[in-house]
Order: sequence, then C-alpha cells, then structure tokens
Amino acid sequence: MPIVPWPDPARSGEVRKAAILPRSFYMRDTVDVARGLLGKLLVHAERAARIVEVEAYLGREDRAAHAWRGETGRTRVLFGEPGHAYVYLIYGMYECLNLVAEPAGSPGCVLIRALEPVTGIEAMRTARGAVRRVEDLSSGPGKLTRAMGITREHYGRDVTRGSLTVRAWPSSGEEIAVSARIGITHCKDWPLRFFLRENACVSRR
DNA sequence: CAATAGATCATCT
DNA sequence: GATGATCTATTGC
Repeated sequence: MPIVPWPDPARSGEVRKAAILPRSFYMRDTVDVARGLLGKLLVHAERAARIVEVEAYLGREDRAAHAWRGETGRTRVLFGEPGHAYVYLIYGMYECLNLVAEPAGSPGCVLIRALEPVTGIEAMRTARGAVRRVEDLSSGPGKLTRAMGITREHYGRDVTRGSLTVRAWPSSGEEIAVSARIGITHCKDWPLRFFLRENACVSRR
C-alpha cells in the first residue's frame, strides 16, 4: 500500500480545517506530550506531515538533554512557556526540531524524529534533492526539517499560532512502541523514544 | 546487505 | 579545542 493512498490536493482542505493544538496540550509531563504528539499533524510552508516518531528529553535529571547544564543562550527557550519550538544545529549540518513541554521553568521538550508526508510532497522532494521514496523524505530528525523547510529561524516560534503549527488529526489506531533513545551517550537505556510500530516512515527500521 | 568515513560548525570547556 | 539528539555515499562482503 502506498504511503499516501489519497490525492495530495484532496487533503489540503482537511489540513486547513484541522484544529491547532492549544498551549494546554504542551503544559503537561514531557512523556505525556511525547506520546500525545504521535499521529498529530505538523504543518508548515504548504506542507503537512503526521508525527510518527518522537523522543522525550527531560530536565536537569536527564544528562542526555541540552537543558541538563541549566539555562544558556541556546537553551533559553526550553525554560520558557510550553508550545514553542526549540531548533538547534547538530553535527554542523542538520537542524533538529523540538517542542517545549511542561510549565515555564521546567525545561522538558520533545524531539520530533520522523514524519509521514501528507500534503506538499512535491515541495518536500524539491527540498530533499535526490531522495526517491516518499518514506525516505522525512524519516529522521535532520531529514524532516529539510523536507518541511524548518531552520533555526524558527527558534522560539509559538507553534499554537503562526505559520508553523501542530494540529489535531484523526487517530490511525496504530500501536505505540517504546525504546531507548537514539544517538546519545548518556542515559542510553531510558525508555523515552516513542513511535508507531509498523509505520514505514520511522527512522532505523 | 552491513559497516564506516567524511562533511561541517555552534556551543560549551 | 572537543564534542555532538545526523545523513549520505562509498566500500567491502
């Protein structure tokens, strides 16, 4: 079965009507926000995609989290209001998108690790160059920011309003799986990665 | 197929 | 000056 079994334009109307998640969605325990984001829609620049893989990063107790050392210039937004974007450069080359969770002062966040394209697939292809398969367009944290046109310009953006939003989307009923987080050196065994088990767009299948 | 090297730079020590 | 929440091309079996 194709990843997108419906015509692209037919879905853009539904995307526009989809309700933006309110700030209260993010003002909860980081793990609850992470699980809750699975299946929701990330919308930006005429493109929309379902969130299919995330990781939770906690605060000062989590040595793998950027907030572990406390507030710095880069991590400032993590300590602010929930529902904002934390975007940073990794390995000198890729940007990663996180959504800030928990009340102000508690720096939890959720790394968005993979998306399933829904609309704007041609724009994603253009942004991703030589990639052929739809399921490879946004199946990783660095890939999805490229595909969606998200950069450090979006650092601190409020995702409950404006051009970068997260919206409600009908549940697919897919099973949620849990594992350790990927690519970290500290707290390697903490079960804070959540993904839709059988989804073809999850990274590292 | 699996393993690995190289790209490349903001951030923090 | 070292490190890192990655990706891709290339090498080798």
